[in-house]
Amino acid sequence: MAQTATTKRKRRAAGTGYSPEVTRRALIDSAVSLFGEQGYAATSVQEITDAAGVTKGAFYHHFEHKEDLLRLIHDDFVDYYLSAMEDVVARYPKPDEQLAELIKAFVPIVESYQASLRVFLQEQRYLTGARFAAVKAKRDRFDELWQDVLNRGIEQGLFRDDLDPRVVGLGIIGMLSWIQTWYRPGGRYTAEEVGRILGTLVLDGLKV
Amino acid sequence: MAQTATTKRKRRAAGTGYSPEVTRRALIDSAVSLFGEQGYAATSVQEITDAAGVTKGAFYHHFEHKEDLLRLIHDDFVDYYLSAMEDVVARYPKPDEQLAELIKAFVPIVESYQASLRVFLQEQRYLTGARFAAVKAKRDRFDELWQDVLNRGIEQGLFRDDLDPRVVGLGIIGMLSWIQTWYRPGGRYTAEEVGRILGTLVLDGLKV
Amino acid sequence: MAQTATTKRKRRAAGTGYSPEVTRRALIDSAVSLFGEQGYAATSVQEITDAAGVTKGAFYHHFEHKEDLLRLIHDDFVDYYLSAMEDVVARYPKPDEQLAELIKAFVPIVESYQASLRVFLQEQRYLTGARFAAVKAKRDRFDELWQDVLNRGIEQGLFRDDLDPRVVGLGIIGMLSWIQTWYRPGGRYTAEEVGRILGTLVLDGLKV
Amino acid sequence: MAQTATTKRKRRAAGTGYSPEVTRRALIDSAVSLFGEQGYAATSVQEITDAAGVTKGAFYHHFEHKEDLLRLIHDDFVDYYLSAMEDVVARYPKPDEQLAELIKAFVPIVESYQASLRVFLQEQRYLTGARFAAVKAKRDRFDELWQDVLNRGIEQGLFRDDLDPRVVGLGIIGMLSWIQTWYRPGGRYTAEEVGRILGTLVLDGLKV
DNA sequence: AATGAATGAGTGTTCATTCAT
DNA sequence: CATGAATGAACACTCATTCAT
Repeated sequence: MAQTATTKRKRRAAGTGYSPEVTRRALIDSAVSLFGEQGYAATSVQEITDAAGVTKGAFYHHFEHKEDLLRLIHDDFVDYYLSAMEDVVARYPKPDEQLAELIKAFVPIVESYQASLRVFLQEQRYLTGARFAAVKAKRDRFDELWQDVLNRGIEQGLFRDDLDPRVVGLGIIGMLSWIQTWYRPGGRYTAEEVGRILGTLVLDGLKV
Repeated sequence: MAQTATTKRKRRAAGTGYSPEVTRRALIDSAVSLFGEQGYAATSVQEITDAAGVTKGAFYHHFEHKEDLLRLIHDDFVDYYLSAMEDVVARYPKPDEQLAELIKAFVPIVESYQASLRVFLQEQRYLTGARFAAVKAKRDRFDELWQDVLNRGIEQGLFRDDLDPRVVGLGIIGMLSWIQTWYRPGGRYTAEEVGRILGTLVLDGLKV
Repeated sequence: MAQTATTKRKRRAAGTGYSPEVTRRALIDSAVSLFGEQGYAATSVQEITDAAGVTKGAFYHHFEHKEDLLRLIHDDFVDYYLSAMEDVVARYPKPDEQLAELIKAFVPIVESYQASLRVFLQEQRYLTGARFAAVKAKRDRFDELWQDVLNRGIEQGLFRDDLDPRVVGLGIIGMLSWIQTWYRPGGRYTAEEVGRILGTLVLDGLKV
Repeated sequence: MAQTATTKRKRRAAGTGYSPEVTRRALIDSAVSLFGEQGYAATSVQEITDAAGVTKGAFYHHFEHKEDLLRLIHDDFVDYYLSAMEDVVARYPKPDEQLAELIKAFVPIVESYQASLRVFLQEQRYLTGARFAAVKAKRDRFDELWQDVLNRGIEQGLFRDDLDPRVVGLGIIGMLSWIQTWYRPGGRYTAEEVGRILGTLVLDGLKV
């Protein structure tokens, strides 16, 4: 999970021997930001390689299909995000704290991995067949994680039980996913503020 | 706003004389469902005309550019949805009722206009230049509408004032927008149920 | 079956409106001679359209796949050749005459349809799936026709019966197919001469 | 002339130190069968190296160009076949016996070197420039050999003199070359049977 | 109003070949 | 001797759009 090269035209000075890892990373980084900006379907392999300062041949040396790149970006992000969530859950024992912290922890992710997140949220549809299946499983674990927290909160009497936790979970995920459409780093709100507001709204809404 | 032609292959039997309006509608309907399923960038004009049972020439008789169709779909939907919201606001005097009813009213829209809504939410990015500007204005009015309701609620002492209404409004919009990614008509939950759960969550979260 | 345009570069003067049939024919003719000269796999669609004085887009307006062209050429030739053979068989009542005339009739075909014949004989392998199956059936009828003549000759006591007619038939077909590798119109031998020599060889070899 | 590796995927287990000769042979063998199956133009260097269990770099260590491999296969086969023919001619003193034995000797070659023979017969066209010239000379000697036998037979009054030996020779070569298109080892006919039938046909057709 | 032929730029992908290691 | 990264040109095919009819 890295996504730094937002604009990195024309690397590779004459005679320089870069390592394959560098090429690979440059391709992935370029793809992340282009897919994020323009969408997967509207981004050509040519654009990706131009942005990475590499030829199309190099692309197909590293990846078999354009779709493989998409899958990789998805996978990387979901792995990163899942482990970040699991860390939060592990750090706090009580479901209400977990819920509040999970929400708070999300906003900085929007900030740091904006492009990856957009790809993850909006370009999933272009994964086909086996590539889709592979990613689907991980996305499902992601949904479950939220519901587990909500379920435990209900069991422990911390959250009201008249609101189906599945629907509530999907509501929270939607609220958070939407953030990347409007949040601008350095804009009117800080990440903490957004986290506090949405966290309070949900926590108080769930109070018994 | 019409979106009936979910599956309408091969109309126009030999010798039938359809009116231009019918051709136009068929093209729009086909585009709505194809853009909804596959996305704007991944849908070709050919696919649209095939689905409408019409030739490519006919398409360019009715529309100058593929993007015009997208704009039209956006515009139609946003007009429809804005007026639906305004109806709700007009019908209920109190902000808390308005908020609850706006949320409730949304889910049936997801149900009936799934494809249009997806296009509206996900394909906006492909509108460029003047076409984007034209649509942007209407989308902004849409956001304002939510915030007006929230602001009035705070002024009238119905909603707490420690949660910025702009952020809360965007949170609600996100929650609702996300519904189309998981809601299946005839599935586990009815539209009313989803409306009640999310409405309650938000209303109680906002309570003073 | 037409194959006249051996070299026809740059048709289509400015402002001229050619009919689609002309474009189609130009493409087919160009393909026949290029496939004949260089082989199917070594000929690009670009080369075909260049030779036909047409853009690549025009090619794909008329044909869905490069392979479709190959199939069409095969089909056209086999139809033409089968009917030419059947004419010969119909015109002569006796199997020995039929055999002699079938052999004689072949050499002028080599002369007139050299490229088509080469494609037919050497490029069949590039037909895949359904396209192969469609052509295979006709090629089989072609083999049968020879064997029918030989079988009838044996039954009528005109040909010896100690040489399996299937093997003999394939021997004759091989002899004839090979002609296009060495025969040059206007060269050392006339078509009649070649027909007489090979016909005599076979007829006398089959005599009881 | 060796052509054993009909199916030899993934040799070279980890840690094994093969000799360069083995690599070279593996490449040639893979090329023979792939060229035979798919044709030269439709076979990529990648496919050859994959089948040989070797990297592309290794290929270009042993051969300068893909075409060199084709030339080598041609050369190997023609050398092998010429010497086989010369052996037969040396072993039998009389032209009629020579002719019969040359035909008989051909069928087992079809059987054992099917792929090589196909490459030799069908892929010659892809040899260009100097590589073509080098091979052409040997192919011509091959044709001459047949004609020498026929000429001597006519001189000795064993074969009729009203059938041009050049044309007859090419007829025989065609008959034999065609065998590989239909002969299947273990099929309806044995190699001896085919040799006998075609030999008898020709010999009796040439009888004075 | 609508067709169907055509364009020309662009798509994702594969190719034979080179070369630093 | 062999690898694996990289190139650059070419591949079959698709695209949005134009236009004569």
